[in-house]
Amino acid sequence: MRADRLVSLVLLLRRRGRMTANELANELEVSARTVLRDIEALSTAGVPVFVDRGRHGGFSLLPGFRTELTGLNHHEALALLTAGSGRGEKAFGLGSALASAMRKVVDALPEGHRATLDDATKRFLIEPETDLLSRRLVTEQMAGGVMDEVRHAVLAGHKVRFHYAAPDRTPRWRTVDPIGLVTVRDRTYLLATKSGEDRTYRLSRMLAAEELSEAAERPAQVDLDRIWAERSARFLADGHIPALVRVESARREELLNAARTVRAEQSEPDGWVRLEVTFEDLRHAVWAIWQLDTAAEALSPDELRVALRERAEAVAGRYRPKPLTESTNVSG
DNA sequence: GCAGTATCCCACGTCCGTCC
DNA sequence: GGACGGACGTGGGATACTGC
Repeated sequence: MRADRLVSLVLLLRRRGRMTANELANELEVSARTVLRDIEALSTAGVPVFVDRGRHGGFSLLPGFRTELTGLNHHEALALLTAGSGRGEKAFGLGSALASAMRKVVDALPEGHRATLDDATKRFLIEPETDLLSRRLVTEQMAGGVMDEVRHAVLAGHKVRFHYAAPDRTPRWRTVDPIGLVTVRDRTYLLATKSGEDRTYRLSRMLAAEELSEAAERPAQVDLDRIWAERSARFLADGHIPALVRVESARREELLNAARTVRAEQSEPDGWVRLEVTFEDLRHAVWAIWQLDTAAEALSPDELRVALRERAEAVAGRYRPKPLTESTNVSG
């Protein structure tokens, strides 16, 4: 507790310059006497705290004194800050602790980098609440250098050009205005605009990429979380068929591999798993569940259950025992 | 001289390790 | 497990210092 307060005390003095013991006591929620003891401890430890007595007096640090709390370089600090900019801020009940830690990281950075970091962290989003594609953990391979080029373009606010292989299409070059990067379950997406229209690209589908020197068109205020949520909603509403499926836990992965998206998952006491998924279309959904035989059951929609039943009846009809005839009744 | 500030001294509460 | 003592953190009051 005390060590944490000492760090906070130094940061307060750094940020505000001169402060009286009472002001520090109010900020740190301790008595002025405790603040004075802390000041003494800092002085003993070699922190250059100076006191000006009398009216308009107070404590201050030696001008130019910096806290070497982390030794982080710019990229390391950016990684920490972007990690904290996502859901981590709300997770585990550590929101205030994380915010405090992030302030310390920012404070420990060189002056020149500090000013750009706040803007930079708004260009990255990690594990947003809205999961666009799935809850599947799929580690994707990425062409060498693609991530570095795209990330740098996003940070610098430059246009980026890349060779993109969309599904079922011939790869071609595209030039876009980056907005930000989003990572979801080991997949990374580039949110961008192209000729003013919203575009989302998966980095694993980029065969090559290069940052251009031309400045990108980017709104001054960007809420990456909101943009991601909107685009996700549009994607999910784009003609896919949602389904509620029960599957044996041992066959879960097979269903996940066949589904287009997974929106919810819940374990059941009997060892089965209830999944809320989407498929490309009804035909695809029937095929995916049919592969799992009796290890899966479609609970909804009704049209999917009807389609599966009709298919089962058709197969059963095909294999219904044939009446015995002379030709089939062969005996020795 | 007065107001605002830091400094000194003392007492209290809590925590933790040791001993029986 | 309980008693004891030391270390540590904290707060209050008196006092000294400084600038207006």
